[in-house]
Amino acid sequence: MLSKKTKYGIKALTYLARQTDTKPVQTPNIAESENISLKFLESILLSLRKAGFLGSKKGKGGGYYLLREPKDISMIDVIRVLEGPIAMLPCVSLNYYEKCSDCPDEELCSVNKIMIQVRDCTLRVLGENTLADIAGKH
Amino acid sequence: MLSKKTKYGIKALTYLARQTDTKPVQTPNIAESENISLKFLESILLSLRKAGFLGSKKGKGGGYYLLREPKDISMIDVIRVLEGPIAMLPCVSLNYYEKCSDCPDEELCSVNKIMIQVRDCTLRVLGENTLADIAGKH
DNA sequence: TGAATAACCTAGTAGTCCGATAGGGTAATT
DNA sequence: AATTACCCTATCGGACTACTAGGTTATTCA
Repeated sequence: MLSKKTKYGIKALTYLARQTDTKPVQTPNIAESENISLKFLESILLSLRKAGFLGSKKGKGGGYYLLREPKDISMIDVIRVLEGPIAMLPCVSLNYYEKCSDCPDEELCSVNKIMIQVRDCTLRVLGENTLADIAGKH
Repeated sequence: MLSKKTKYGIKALTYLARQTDTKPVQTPNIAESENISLKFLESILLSLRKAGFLGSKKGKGGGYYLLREPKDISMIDVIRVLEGPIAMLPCVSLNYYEKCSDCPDEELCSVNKIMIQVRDCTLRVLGENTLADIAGKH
């Protein structure tokens, strides 16, 4: 299951991508439009800024804005930052690999076998889609 | 993330599929071979029996056995029983659909859009694979 | 018949994580 | 100096996961 953190983060990015101009958008605006708890959203936007997706500006007229073009933001990168591992098992994760304690030989593990396939197709879908794709911009 | 319940369940089914004969296998045998807590495994096998994957026999010489050929057991059915929803969001789940409280229009939701794609490719992979495939039998 | 065997059932529990909340501090702009 | 928004810490209820304990029922075999 996708966490609300990730879900809200993607919705916030989409909201920014759909803006007509590039002026900073205030957190309360996004929170209200997307029905997200303000304080929760604050922490999510902070993560996205630290990860290099967003820029921020303080003071009056400040807010958050996209640092890159929506078409250059891959969903896989966004989800990796907000959600962490994409794979359904640590033993098939590319970035968070961990050996199973109960598995003597990964090569023989049937669960490993199928979850690698699931991981690969998920990575393909998420890698192919950019923020522009899902925000409906061209 | 896949729960241990599902992981253990698949490993147990694989163990049964790899047996040379069709005699019932006792829970402790599976538990020891696959390094699964006995009591936990008991409850999992019970679920699999109630779902129609396994038959059971009580008393001496009893145990669990596959009711169908491994090639006729789709992984998607197994995972649906053990894990529940496959989709990463309730609003894209086929069997456990639930509307998002924060989403006024699903058609416009970018998260919905991409998670449908992830769901579809996951369903395809899991639907194509049978127990025979991942157990390495033909 | 009865003792051994093995599946079956009911509860409960420690630990963990998620989503959310609250309050305040800091920094930039007017 | 006032305003406005970014940034940090901390807490907390509820849900869920992985597992444990203990007893019950059904079958087999001497």
